[in-house]
Amino acid sequence: MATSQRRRRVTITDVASHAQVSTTAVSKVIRNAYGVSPAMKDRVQAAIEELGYRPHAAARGMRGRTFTIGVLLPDLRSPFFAEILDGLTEQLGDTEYQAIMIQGGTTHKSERRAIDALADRQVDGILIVAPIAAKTRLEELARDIPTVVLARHERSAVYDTVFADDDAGAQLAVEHLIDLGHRRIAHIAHQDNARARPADLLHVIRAETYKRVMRDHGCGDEIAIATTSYSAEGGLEGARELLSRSPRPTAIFAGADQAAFGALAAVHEAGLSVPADISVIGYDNIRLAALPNIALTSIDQDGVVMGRAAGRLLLDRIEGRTSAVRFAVVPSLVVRRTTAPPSESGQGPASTSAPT
Amino acid sequence: MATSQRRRRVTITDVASHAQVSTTAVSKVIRNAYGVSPAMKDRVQAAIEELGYRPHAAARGMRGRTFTIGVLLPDLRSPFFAEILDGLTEQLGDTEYQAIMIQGGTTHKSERRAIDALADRQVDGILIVAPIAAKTRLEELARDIPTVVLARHERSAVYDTVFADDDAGAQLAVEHLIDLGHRRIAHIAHQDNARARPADLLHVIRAETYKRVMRDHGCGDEIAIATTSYSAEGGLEGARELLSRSPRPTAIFAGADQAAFGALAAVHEAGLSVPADISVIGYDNIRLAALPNIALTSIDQDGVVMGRAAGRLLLDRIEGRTSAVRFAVVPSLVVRRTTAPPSESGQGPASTSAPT
DNA sequence: ATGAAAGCGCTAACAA
DNA sequence: TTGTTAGCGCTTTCAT
Repeated sequence: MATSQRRRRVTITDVASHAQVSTTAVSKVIRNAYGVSPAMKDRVQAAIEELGYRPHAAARGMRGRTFTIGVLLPDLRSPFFAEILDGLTEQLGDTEYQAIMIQGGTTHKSERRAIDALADRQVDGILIVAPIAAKTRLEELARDIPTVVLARHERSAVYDTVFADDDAGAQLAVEHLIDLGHRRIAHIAHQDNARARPADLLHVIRAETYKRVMRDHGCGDEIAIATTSYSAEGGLEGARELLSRSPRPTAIFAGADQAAFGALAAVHEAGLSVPADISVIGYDNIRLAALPNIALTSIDQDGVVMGRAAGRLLLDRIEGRTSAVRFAVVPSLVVRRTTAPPSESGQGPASTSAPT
Repeated sequence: MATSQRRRRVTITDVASHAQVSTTAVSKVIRNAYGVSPAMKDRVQAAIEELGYRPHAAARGMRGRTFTIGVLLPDLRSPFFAEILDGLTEQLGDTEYQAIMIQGGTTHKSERRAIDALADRQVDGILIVAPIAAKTRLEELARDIPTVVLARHERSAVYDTVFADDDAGAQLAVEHLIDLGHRRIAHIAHQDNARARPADLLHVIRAETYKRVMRDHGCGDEIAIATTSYSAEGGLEGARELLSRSPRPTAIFAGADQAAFGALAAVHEAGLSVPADISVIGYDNIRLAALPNIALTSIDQDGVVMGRAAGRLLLDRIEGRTSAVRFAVVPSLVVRRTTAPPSESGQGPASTSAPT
């Protein structure tokens, strides 16, 4: 029975009449455009203050900008995305721009719906993270709206890409294991239903690099891949499968830390121990990996830097840049306690160095 | 040097002229409003299809709805939020509404900025998750925009609340430990800078309930709280502190699973083992808790159901409901392997039942 | 430096 | 049933 008469928002007209000036004047002040006397500026600002006026984004959008950056995330479950967003937010910091996020999901339909939703809302720029859409679709989008694609490697003439060098990262991971003396190194890969070119997708690159490095070191025959997903469940399932093979691997390179956690669980479940029986290395270096009881060896890639770069590029594009740029971040290896030389029983070369 | 002439979006006028009808007709069709002949409807739909027309949300917003639900999340790091969003998305499913998210952060300033950003963008409804703002501010907001507050317990006349019964959940947790024979049960609590009434905040309720249940069972003297944060780092730090006390607790009730992971790490670090030396129970039952090597005992609360309910309530409010409703979900205990009777050395009553 | 007026794409009275 | 018209709140020429 509440009679909550919804209040009308304060508009530019209210401010104008309150300050006894034209709406044009107010508009100029809020955009701090050229051609307003200090006196007028003061009056208007006082009125804005007094009335608590805030420009209506939709109305602004009809003529020009909405001051909104749309961020398309596949999901909210990867801690890595949180870092990207932190970087972006930092970069947008004191500009008028605001980031809004939307969940793209894992199907073409849902991702498309999300992209459309962003376009319908006239965002000034789009940061699209690890999309599964085909490049042609993204280019179509990018022709209409300034776009930055994060976590894919392709080269496009109409949008920018920000990514970590997954080839280098995966190489770091596999060679770390090889240096420790492992040869039977297995990999947990991610399955998706992307329409993008495989070589542009980070998980494909990680898997391909794994194979290449294995071959480069003469371990081509030991290649073993379980393709599940970059999630705890995926890692669990994938590692179970890998551990059931005979001979079983002495090390597992999981394409993502989440999957590595699942792998750790599978090893435990099999009654084996890490790193004595099996070494495990992840990718992403998420916070939980650093906990002393987990101490997961991982590949670090600076998500904050990537988010910041994406924000900068988006802003530049909005300001008018049309040439495309590619921004790559270099990953690094963080050695913790889930990797060690293989045990004597393994078929790798016997190693005498003890785990620290 | 690319001359990417940004294409003009297809508008309702384009569709109208293409279909040789008025814009009103088109408008009616897209809203499937009353008063269009099947013939006209077909023609218009064909034109829409052909031109790939999509209504411009900002323009719609100027007259009425934007078909946008704004979701304010404190951050993206809690897996629990992902569930809420899943529920919401499911509920919004085949409506025209789209959820957009915005990060509120942990300061009043950032949260306020985020709320304003949503209001500026004329969202039709707001789902605000675990805000720190004072009730009066939220009510002010709710008077302008249909609002549902999730994860706070207050009773408001102008907005709806969706929450889990944290009192019941915390009681479940503490009594589980007491039933196992523990008496020196410590708690890891969360510190924030909220302006809300303490009794409305879930972490305060969990802490208060912990104290109450301890007293109810004659363990009032054993109350020990470390107030850090509901994060892995917070749990680590909090548990370190608790474990350094003498006599040390035989069990730790962490207010959130993330903190419980940190606690697990601290126990490990101290050279103790779970659950032999220390039992640990979390809260939220996030996915990682179920991994066999973690097997964290926790309190489950159905985030998906909460998100779904929030969506339903928001839709109802948008349709005109003005009376307020409170929706509470009942949590349940999920016993795994991080809790067991205290060891003999403890000061609790000796227990003969062995951990399973 | 200031303001009048047109118009962005849409919806909602109202007329026909 | 259909179309005409008047805005929604803002920005942007273009006069003054």
